[in-house]
Amino acid sequence: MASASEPTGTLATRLQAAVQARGQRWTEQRQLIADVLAASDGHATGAELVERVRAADPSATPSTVYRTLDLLEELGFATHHHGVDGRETYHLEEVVAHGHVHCQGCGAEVELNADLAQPILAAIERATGYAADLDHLSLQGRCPSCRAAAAR
Amino acid sequence: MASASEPTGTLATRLQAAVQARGQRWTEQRQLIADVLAASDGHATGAELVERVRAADPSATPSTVYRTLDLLEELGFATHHHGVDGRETYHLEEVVAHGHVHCQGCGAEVELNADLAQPILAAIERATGYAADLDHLSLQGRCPSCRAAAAR
DNA sequence: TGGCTTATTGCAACGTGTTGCGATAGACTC
DNA sequence: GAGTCTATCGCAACACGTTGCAATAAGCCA
Repeated sequence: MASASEPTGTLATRLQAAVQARGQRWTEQRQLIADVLAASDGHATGAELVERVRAADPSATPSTVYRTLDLLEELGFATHHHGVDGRETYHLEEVVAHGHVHCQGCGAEVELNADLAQPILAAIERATGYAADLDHLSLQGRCPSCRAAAAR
Repeated sequence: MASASEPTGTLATRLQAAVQARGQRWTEQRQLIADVLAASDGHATGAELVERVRAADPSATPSTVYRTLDLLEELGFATHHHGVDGRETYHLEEVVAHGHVHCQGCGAEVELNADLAQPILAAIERATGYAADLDHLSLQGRCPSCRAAAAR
């Protein structure tokens, strides 16, 4: 992944440099989309991002937003995964890599940071030989309280 | 997880019994959809199933197919999960519960049976307290050969 | 058999995301 | 500064899946 090791400015600045280094262009729309993504610092679905971008610039179209998100992903500045309902959820790579665990009973969702996930990833590697990607680790199951309720 | 322990007939027969036991109705469309799902004995996306059902009965509509699939799922005869691209993939519960691991490098996909997955599920439970659902275990990462290629 | 209740269906519209294409405009060369 | 190349944009159409509603028909009871 790109050398995000020495942040020499804001996200938008670094992103602009990365885009231009590839011979691609930095436009107002891309700036806006990067700003919106940075402002929604947790997770945001594609539709939410489209809506926010259009609120700031009604001339922006969904295709532009999705294509820019793809570009951010290619450059290693963002990732996306599919949530429980199949909707896309994007977040900035700045946010440390993490996975999700969703409860099928009550809908609760907890985040899995690298420390918590480490033994899980190790178990996956032992079982399959695959090096699993924490950012795409999206588990479903039953949370402790739903399990307790079901046991009764 | 209905008691699939004593199959007293074909899938469609058992399904019909289960549907009628709930005071619901057994129709030709449901029979057809069950047959199609049984015939596509691996995995099939929603769109594929719709297409096959319509090939057999052009008067069937997507909404009917999806609603019937939801019903099968409610009754425990089928499950679905979201694949890498967010598409829905359905399969019969008859197939033993299993997860998937998808390689981001070469696209290879391996199945995780209960034995292989057991230590992974145990690690998830230790880390989070959640009892993860094997049927919804859909991992992404890098397969051993792609990792070796990347290391070079 | 006839009538009633209501589950199921088909249709149409919508939401989310993707793709192709022509028009636009930014960047580069001379 | 003029001309050229091409990345990007907006539009329109499409694919997949979901939902609301009115019409239909299955199942039940008398």
